Amino acid sequence: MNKLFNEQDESIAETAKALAHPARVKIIRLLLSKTSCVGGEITADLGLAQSTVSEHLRILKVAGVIVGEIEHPRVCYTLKPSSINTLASFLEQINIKASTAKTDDGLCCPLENPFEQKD
Amino acid sequence: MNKLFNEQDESIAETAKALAHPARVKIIRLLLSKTSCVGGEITADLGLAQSTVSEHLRILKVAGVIVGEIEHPRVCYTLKPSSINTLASFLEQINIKASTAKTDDGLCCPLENPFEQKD
DNA sequence: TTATAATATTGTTATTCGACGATAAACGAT
DNA sequence: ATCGTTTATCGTCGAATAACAATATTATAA
Repeated sequence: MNKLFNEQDESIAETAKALAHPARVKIIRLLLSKTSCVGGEITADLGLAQSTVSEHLRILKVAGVIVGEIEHPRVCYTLKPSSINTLASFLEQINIKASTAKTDDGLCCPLENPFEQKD
Repeated sequence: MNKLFNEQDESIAETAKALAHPARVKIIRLLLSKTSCVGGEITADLGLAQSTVSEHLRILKVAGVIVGEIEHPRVCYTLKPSSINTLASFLEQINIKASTAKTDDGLCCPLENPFEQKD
């Protein structure tokens, strides 16, 4: 059977998934704010059980968003910014589209609808 | 009880979640590639059941990523680029960090680790 | 070698997600 | 009023996610 989605779409979705939890966003913000990298401070800052935080860290590691370096008995986590490049340029394309295309060039809907959408 | 996460982190996570499935990424790419907005072509292009696609479209709508305008009997979908602004600038911050901070300024781990990480 | 940190893993539970077929809803045209 | 076309909703199922406590792991220090 044919694969439904291409590599790039899968990759973008995977990175997005890694960011798709407020705890993980908070972890990243923490790593952004510190000049030094944090170990178990992350657990303290999050207000979640240690095992839960460890799992969030694992997810971020698997996605390549962070890297962990062992400094026994701690682990020192660092951002790996290149991991988000594909997702970032995908979002960039959306913004380019926003600035380029206005409602006059064949779009059938206004790009920024001033009215509430009925759902 | 105290809220665990702040508004912005929740918002970023929500937007990321909307993008966290290859089918939804593909839908967005489709809307990027078309000058005219598509109706049910999306369903045809995805290779998923109509009800499944409809659900993905609903998720994107709820997240504000797309807008649907009824043109009976179709619905015309359009990107709403402003919806991704918060997520985009979050990613931007990560990149800024990447270009600013090198390994010399107090980081305990190299930003781009040339070695495979043992897991 | 034994204790002692910090982090990882395991087992469990409740919830959410993703997919589908079947059916409903909407409305313009006949 | 009925039909035809397109999209939305419902019900169901299995799989994945998120949380926690309890336990295991690991390597340095004593």
